[in-house]
Amino acid sequence: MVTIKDVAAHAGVAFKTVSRVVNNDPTVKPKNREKVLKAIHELGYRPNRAAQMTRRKKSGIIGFIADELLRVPYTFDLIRGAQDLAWRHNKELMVLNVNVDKYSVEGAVDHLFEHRAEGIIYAAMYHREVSVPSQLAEVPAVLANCYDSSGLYPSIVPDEKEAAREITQTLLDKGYQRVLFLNLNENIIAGRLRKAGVEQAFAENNLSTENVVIESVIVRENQIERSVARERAADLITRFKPDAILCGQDPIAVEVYFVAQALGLQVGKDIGIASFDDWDIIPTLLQPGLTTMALPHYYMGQWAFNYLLDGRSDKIRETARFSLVNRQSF
Amino acid sequence: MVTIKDVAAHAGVAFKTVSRVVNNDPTVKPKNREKVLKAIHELGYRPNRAAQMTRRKKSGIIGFIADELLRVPYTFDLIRGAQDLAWRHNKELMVLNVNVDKYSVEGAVDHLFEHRAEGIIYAAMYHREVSVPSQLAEVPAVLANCYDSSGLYPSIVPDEKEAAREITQTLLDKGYQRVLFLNLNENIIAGRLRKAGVEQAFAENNLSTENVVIESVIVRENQIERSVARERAADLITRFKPDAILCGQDPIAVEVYFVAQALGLQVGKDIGIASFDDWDIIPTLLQPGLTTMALPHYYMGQWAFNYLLDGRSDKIRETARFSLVNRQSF
DNA sequence: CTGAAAGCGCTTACAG
DNA sequence: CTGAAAGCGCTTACAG
Repeated sequence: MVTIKDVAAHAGVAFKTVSRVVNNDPTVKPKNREKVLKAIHELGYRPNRAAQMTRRKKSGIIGFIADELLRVPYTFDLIRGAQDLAWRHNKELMVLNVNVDKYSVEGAVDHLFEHRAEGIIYAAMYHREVSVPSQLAEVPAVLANCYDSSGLYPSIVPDEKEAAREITQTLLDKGYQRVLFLNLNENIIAGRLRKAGVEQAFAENNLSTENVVIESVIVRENQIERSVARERAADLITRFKPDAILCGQDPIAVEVYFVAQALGLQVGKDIGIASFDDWDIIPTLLQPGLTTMALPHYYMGQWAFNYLLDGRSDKIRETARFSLVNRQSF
Repeated sequence: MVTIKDVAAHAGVAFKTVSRVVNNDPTVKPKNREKVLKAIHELGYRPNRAAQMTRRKKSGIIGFIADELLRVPYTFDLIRGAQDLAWRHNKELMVLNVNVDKYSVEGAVDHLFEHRAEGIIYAAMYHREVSVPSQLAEVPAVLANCYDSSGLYPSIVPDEKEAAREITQTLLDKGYQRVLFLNLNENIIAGRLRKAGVEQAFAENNLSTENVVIESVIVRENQIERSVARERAADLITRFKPDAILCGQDPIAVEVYFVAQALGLQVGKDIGIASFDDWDIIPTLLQPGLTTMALPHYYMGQWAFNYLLDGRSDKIRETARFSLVNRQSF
């Protein structure tokens, strides 16, 4: 490989001058800069990052531990948010996909330490409480889409309650009056908070709770999650006669569309449907397109990266707003 | 940070002995090894990878250029396949997500060169021909899910034709006789090859081509792809009266399920449905579950990594077999 | 504005 | 089996 010394010999200057040019030191005489640039081009020289890192004692690496992140498609936006900023700031985002069976979180942290990562983002697949290895505290660290109970780490999570309040308020503003909320399991954080948000909206509008039915349709049997949305939706639509259905996630909405069609109900006309996530292509695959609250994954990835970039150390617990993606389902 | 010298002082040996222990050199006396290991543990020493790379003149880095890879969820398996092997072989997989608008492929290659990547995997989002920057040839490189026309690079792509032949043969074996194939656009490779595979199966079974209708339902208007599956499916089912429908991708199958329900046809009973991709949760979201040909992305990622690991240099063009995922849709 | 020396944290090559 | 020296490709700190 071509080194700084090869370039120097080719250009007829000291190798330190080459280093100056590579690092944009303005004190180099234009004439010499020209010569060096020409030599760099002719020899195809590229600075050796490992050597730079060694001497500078700075890695420029931010670690990203993805805790089973990639089973759900849109969660990848967490990485994208961080990676786009990393590129912009000339940092390296080292992504480690952690999977309980294959390599532990401790292993990933160790790995990042060997690379002298300047900060670590730990991200979870779904909004939940996590316990992270204590060694993580040796380096600036931030949690995305999760938080730890100890309060030792700053974190950012989606504002579930506000999202549920907002989408419900939007339904009410459009004149819908009887809402069926087919919720996620209430054992998970999103399920609990979204329920609270829906209830808040009804309370704020002085509407009786007789006008809303909230039911979990994701059940857990033998460690496996299963949706009972179809059975429950058909039954509840007939009995409760909602004019709008809010779904805990877009895949539930797919099931509800089938049920609606089977019952002869036209979505967006006979019944309004709304949802959460903006899950991959699902919302546009449905007809009419599904209006849904998009998870702020890209923003959370950016926020986490910026937290580290800014050298912050406050243990803030931040929330990120969903955004309403309007289509035609209500 | 703790260095090799700190450990040596703490353990009372020469720093070279610490280096030997870290690198599992068997010639170290057990007594000394013990002492060093103890010191490493007590001081929390971790070898500095950048320094190792500098001195060894080996980076241990394999680059992975993901060409807009992540817009389709299952394509992530390409990365997973490579990354799992990288971890196992103690290599670093440096993933660069290339997006035409943001940073060019050339930029990504340059970046990888600065890190002295020992090999590069270039992967495309969908099976297609690509033209890669010529500088890529400076380092061992392999193409995954794509190939270049020049023949300069080894490549692996899904065996589209064989997959189409296999799923069609499976339909015929189960007694289905009239097949409607709602294909992808024939401008893309998968569309062309799958059509050929379906036709091959019919020919091999000495069946008249009157028993199969093949039609593209993904149309391109003003640079935007749009599915016309619903309109076409309803029409073709009525006119052609197929007993099975093969869909060019799982999202098309979702549309077909809606059409079937609207026509009062029960999937798996009145009409068989089959598909390609195994796209995220879509096949299990449908009722009954969708039998589909899963793309071999994980395998292709592994194959590409192994190609580089083995130090091969033959310009092979490899194909990878889909796998049939049996559910209950036919 | 430029260069020769020293040093980053390691491994290589060699001597004992 | 162990260690002192040299060197990887750079940047830092300093002298001119």
